[in-house]
Amino acid sequence: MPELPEVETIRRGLSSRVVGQIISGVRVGARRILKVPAQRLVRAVRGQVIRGLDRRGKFLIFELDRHYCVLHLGMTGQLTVREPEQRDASRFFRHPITGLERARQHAPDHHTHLQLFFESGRALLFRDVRQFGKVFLLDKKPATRIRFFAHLGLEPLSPEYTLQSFLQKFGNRKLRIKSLLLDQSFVAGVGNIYADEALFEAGIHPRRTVRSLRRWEKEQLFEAIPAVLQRGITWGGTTLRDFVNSDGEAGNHQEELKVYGRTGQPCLRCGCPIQRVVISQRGTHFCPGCQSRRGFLKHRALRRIC
DNA sequence: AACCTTCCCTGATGGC
DNA sequence: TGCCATCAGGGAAGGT
Repeated sequence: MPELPEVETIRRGLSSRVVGQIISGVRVGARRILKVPAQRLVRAVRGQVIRGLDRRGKFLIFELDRHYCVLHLGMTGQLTVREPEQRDASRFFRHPITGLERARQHAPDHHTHLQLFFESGRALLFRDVRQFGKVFLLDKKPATRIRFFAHLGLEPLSPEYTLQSFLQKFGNRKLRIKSLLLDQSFVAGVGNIYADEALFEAGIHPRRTVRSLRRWEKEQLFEAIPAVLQRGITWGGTTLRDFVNSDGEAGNHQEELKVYGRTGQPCLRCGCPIQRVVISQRGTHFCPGCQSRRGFLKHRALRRIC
């Protein structure tokens, strides 16, 4: 489930290897992921040069000469470079214990839904098992780009992410804070894993309503979100099953997770067993000792209450 | 309007 | 061995 840190890891890995490349051909697989007619995509993209690679939230933006090609990796999207002189791994390797999937370089298979071929011989492969990914083609006009991303909220790790703009996004709502974090019009790029991690970092129970949060708790969350995202980038992204970077390698941040996927294991801060509940149809992990339901833990003396 | 639920999709997994 | 139900979840769409 690529979230901001995973998409950013891919962007950084891809950037030097695709920017400047001339697109000589395109091949599409499943049409479901294409949000533009296949013929139009193929015709529009062929012959253009990749001028830049950008990111907004979980979207990757390939800047071409006359278009933006925008990709969303959905749940299982993988974007890897294939070098002509390198040998393909014969198949994906799944570790028997960790379940991690990896391959140094893989040949396209029936889950590879988009291939961009470059004049250099290099290729860019978009593989997406569950087909929740999306491919958009935008005309290269500032207004078009702005309209396309208009529904997205604050970009964390950017200068526009300020406490003032953050606080304005709350309002007097009954919505649960976990649900708000998953809403891309709040802070763009936060998904299920980093939402849980940020709430743990901020000491806020995921079932708390937005309106119940105190000012100081919102400030804690404001700090926690970029902190957990930056940590994810630093460790090369979180690989639970499907995430691989542009080289086909798994990330390392899964080892650093404090609550996500640690149901029943002791909290690393207080020792309480981590609990799992469902909020907004998403598995939600938290520490009942460290994450207050009522905002009582301001002066966290690390009370052992569990 | 605000919030919640359902649905899309595939592969891994567990029960029988 | 095979069959079936269940689960994972980003985000759009439908429902209350």
